[in-house]
Amino acid sequence: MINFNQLRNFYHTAKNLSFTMAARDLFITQPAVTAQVKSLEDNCNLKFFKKRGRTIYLTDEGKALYDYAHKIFKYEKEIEDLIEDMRELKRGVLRLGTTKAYARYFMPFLITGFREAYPQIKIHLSEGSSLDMIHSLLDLKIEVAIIAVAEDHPDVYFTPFSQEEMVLIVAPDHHLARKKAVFFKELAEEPIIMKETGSGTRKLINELFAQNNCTPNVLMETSNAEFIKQLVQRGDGISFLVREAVASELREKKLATVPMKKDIFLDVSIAYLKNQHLSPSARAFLDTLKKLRSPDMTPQGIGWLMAKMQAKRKQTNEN
Amino acid sequence: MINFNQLRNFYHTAKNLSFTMAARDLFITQPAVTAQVKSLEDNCNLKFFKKRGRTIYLTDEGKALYDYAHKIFKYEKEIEDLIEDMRELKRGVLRLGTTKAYARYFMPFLITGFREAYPQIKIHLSEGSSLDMIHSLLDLKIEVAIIAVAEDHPDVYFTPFSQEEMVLIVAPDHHLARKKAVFFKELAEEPIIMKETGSGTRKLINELFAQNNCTPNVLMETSNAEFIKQLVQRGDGISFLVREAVASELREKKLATVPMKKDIFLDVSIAYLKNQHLSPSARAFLDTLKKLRSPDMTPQGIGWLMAKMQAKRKQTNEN
DNA sequence: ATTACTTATAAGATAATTTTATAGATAGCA
DNA sequence: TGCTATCTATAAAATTATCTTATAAGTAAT
Repeated sequence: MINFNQLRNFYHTAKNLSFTMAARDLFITQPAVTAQVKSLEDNCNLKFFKKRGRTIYLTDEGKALYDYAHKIFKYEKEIEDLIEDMRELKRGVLRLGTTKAYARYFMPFLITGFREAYPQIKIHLSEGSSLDMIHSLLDLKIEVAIIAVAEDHPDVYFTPFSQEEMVLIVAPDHHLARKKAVFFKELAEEPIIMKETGSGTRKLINELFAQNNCTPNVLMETSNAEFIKQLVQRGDGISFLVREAVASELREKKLATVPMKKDIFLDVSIAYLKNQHLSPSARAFLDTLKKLRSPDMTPQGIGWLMAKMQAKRKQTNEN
Repeated sequence: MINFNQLRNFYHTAKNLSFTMAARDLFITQPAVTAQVKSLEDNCNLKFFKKRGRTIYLTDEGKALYDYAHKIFKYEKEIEDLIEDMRELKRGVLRLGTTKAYARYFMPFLITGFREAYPQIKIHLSEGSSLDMIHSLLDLKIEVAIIAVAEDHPDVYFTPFSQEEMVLIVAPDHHLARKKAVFFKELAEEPIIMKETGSGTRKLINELFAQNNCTPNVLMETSNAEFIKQLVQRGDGISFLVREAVASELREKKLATVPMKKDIFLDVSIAYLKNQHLSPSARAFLDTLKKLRSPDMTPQGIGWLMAKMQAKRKQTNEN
C-alpha cells in the first residue's frame, strides 16, 4: 500500500529536482520532505534520486515512478475541481418528483429560475401520484417533491407552497352544465371518474364528499388525466381536475365546468425528508422556490405566481 | 489538497457500501473508517453517502468522486506492481559503459548471462575511451564500466576483471614481420599509430615505452580501431591492439603480429562509483560478472573465460 | 421481544508527520 | 584559495493524524 504523502513529497521533489523547492511548494520545511522521500525509498527498497554534489537527479526507477505520480496528481487536481464545482453548483444533479399535472403545467415555470441560476446542473424529474413521490423520497430516489399532501408522514417535512383551484368538469351537454352552483350532495348520484388512490386530488375529493355526508359514485379510477378528460367529454361521468389541466379544453368548449357552491382548492406542498442532508442542488432549488413566494404570502394558485413573475419580467425588460 | 487516506477509506466504503466491510478490507476498525469518511465529507462540505436505516448509498456527489477514486487506486496498484518489478528485476534499465574493442568482442559474451537471468531489463551500452567512461560514471550516465584503467580516480572503485593480450601488428610484408622477438627500443624508430589519449591501451603502451627509456614515434592517434587496422595494413605504420580485435585479420593474413620479447597484457577492470547506490540491475550485473570469475582466480584474458564457459555449457548439455 | 449486526461517538493510545536546530557539503564568487 | 550563500542530512522534540477501545444507539431478522 502506497503512502500518498510520501508520493506527494517525491513528486514535488522530482518536479523541482530539489528538496528545498519541493518544501516551498508544499508549505513545509525541507527536512520533512527529505524524510518523506527517504521513507518512500526505504519502503520500496529502491533509490529514486541520485546525487552528485548538491544537485539531485532521478534514477531510472524514479523516472518510472514519476510518470505514475504525475498521472495521480493530475487526477487529484481534477477531483479538487470536481468538488469545488459540486459545491458551487457548477456540476451536479437535482432529483425532483412531482405529480403529472404539476409536471406538465407548472413545473417548467418553477424550474426556469433554477436553470438560469445553475445551468450546469442536470435535472431529473420523476412523475407519479403524491404517494408515489413520498415513496420515492423515502427510497432516496428524489430529494424534493412538489405534491398535494395525500397523507402526512413522520419522516417528511411538508411546506405549503400553493393552492390550486380544482374544477368540476362535465361534458358541455351534461345536465349539470347549466347549473350555477352545485352542492356535493347533488353529485353523489353522478358517476364520477376519480384520480387514483394515493393522489392528493383523490384524498381531497374524498374528504369533501365525507364532510358533506355522502359517498361518491365512483365509475372508475385512473392516474391518467387525459383519459379522464376523454371519458368526461364523452359524457360517461363527471370529474374534478386542476383548472390549469383543463384550460385548453374549456377554451375549446370540449369540456364545461360547473361552479361549486364553495370553491375547492388543492393544497400543494414542497416535501423533503427529515433527518437527511439535502444536496447543494436540492437546497438551492428550495431557495429558488422560497424566493418565488414572499414568506408572509398566503398560498395562492401557481397561475397567480406565473402572472406575477411575468409582470416582473416585463418591468425588468422595460427598464 | 486531497487527503488520500480519507479518499482510500471513502473508496473502500463506497465499494462495499459498508463501513464495517471497508474496515475489514483495510485491516483497521470500523470507527476509524467512519471518522475518515466523515472528515472527508467535512473537508469537502459535501455528503458522499446517504443513509437509510443501517444501509448506506452513494449520493450523486459520492458517485462522481468514486469514479476518480477508482482511477487513482488503479494507478496505485500499477505503482505497486512497478515497484515490485523493479525490485525483482522484471523491469528496469542497466546502463553500462565500455571501450569499443570490449563492446564488440567481449561484451556480448558478458551480457549473455545477465540477459538470460533478467530478460526484461533493458541494457544501454555506451562506448568510448576508458577516460570517457569514467566521465560517464561521474556524470551518472552509466553505473558500471568495464575498461582498462587509464588513470585512478578517487571517486571510482576499480576491480580487476581480466587481462587481455595485446599484440604488435604490422603489415604482412613489413620488415618487422619476420622478427622472432622484438624489444621496445627497436620500435622507437617505427611510425606508430596510437589509440587516443584517455584510452587504457594508450596509457599502457606509453608506459612501456617510458620503462624502456624511449619515446614512440607517433604518426597518428585515433580512437577508431578499424582505421588503425587499415593504416597498418597499408604499411603506413605499426600499432598495438588487443588480440581479439585483430583475430580475423590475422587469420586472413591481412595483418601480421610480431612477438614481443615480453608479452603485453592490458589490465581490464570493472569500475563503478564510490558513494553511490547501485541500482538493482547494476548490482545484479556485478554479481553475474563475479560469478563468471572465481574469486581466487588470477585475472586472465576474456578469451580464456569464454572457452571455459563454453566447456561448462557443453558439459551441462551432455548431462 | 430478543438477538445479531451496523453505524455513531468520545476518550485515550499510538503512529505519522513536521518543526527546530544544527551539521556537513558544495558551488559561486571575491 | 577562502568566504559566503545555499543545499542536503540528521536527530530530538513537538505536533498532528490516525487508530483503538469501549460503548451507545439504531435497525433487521428470527
